[in-house]
Formats: sequence, structure tokens, C-alpha cells
Amino acid sequence: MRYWLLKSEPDAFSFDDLKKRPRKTEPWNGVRNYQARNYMRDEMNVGDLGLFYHSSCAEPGVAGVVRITKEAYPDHTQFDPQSEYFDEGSKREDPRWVMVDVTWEADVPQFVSLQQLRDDPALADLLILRRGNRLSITPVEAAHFKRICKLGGVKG
DNA sequence: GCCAACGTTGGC
DNA sequence: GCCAACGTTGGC
Repeated sequence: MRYWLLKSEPDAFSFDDLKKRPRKTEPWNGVRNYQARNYMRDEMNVGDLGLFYHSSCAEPGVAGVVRITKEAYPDHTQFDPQSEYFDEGSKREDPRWVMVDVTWEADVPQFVSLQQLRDDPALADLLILRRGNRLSITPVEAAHFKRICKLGGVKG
């Protein structure tokens, strides 16, 4: 059982959007970074929990908790010429990009802002706080995950 | 394999 | 919109 932080731009897809999806589930498509892909492909398992993080917005921070509900499988958008995620170098017989399914797991009653994360000494080593970090998927230590849930008033 | 140029991310 | 930081590309 591992923990993750998943970035999403709320203008494109927010935590509220996820809650409105059928079965509150969404394929996490559009990841086009090898390191992030490798995390999904090699290290994510069904049952893992993730922090849904809003980035590139007025209020960056942790908006919710999700669960991984399907292990890595080919991201179909890489084969769609109409998609912004189209990758003409990727072959159907050897897909370059994968996605997982994420499902709503819990609300974060008190949104945890980036500033709050930065201000908490217990979270000093959180990868997302590292200078220049741009990875859209990063592993999170169990202690950090629990700490952030506590800050957010997540039950259970 | 090096590295400059370029594109993207993401906070501010 | 700015810009620092990083990833990718492509010439050599």
C-alpha cells in the first residue's frame, strides 16, 4: 500500500469534477512525462491512496483524497490525432503512455493550501515542496499523507 | 555523449 | 504575464 500526490489543474479537471463522474471515477490520462509514467506503470497498485492536488490556479493545494482503482493500462489519447495528448511516435503494439483509474475516496473538509504545506515542519521533505519540482505524480510517505489528512480534517 | 535551444510547468 | 527550473530535442 503506497501513497501518492496527483496534480491536476482545476480549470481542466478538479476534485469536484471527479465527484460528478459516474462511479466518481476517472481515467488519469494525459501524463506525458516518463518519470511520472514509470510511477504509474511500475509502482502504483490498486488500493493505493492519493492526494488530489490543485495546481496552476489561484489557490494551489490539496483538495481531496482518491484511491487507485485500476492499474496502469494504455492511455488511448496518445493514439487520437484530435487529442492534445496525441503522440505520433507511440505505436499501438507498444504504447508509450499509460493511465490508471482514480476514484473519489474522501473529501478534505478544510482545503490544505500550498502555504500550509510549506509552513508545516513535519512536511519539510515533501517532494512537491522541493524547488523546481514539476512532476505531476510523486510518491508520498505514509507519515506525510496522514499529516496532510489531519490538516485537512479528513475522517478515518 | 554533450549541450544549447526550446518548450512546459507552476507559483507568484 | 513573468520567470526560474526542469525535461526533451537535435545537431554535432
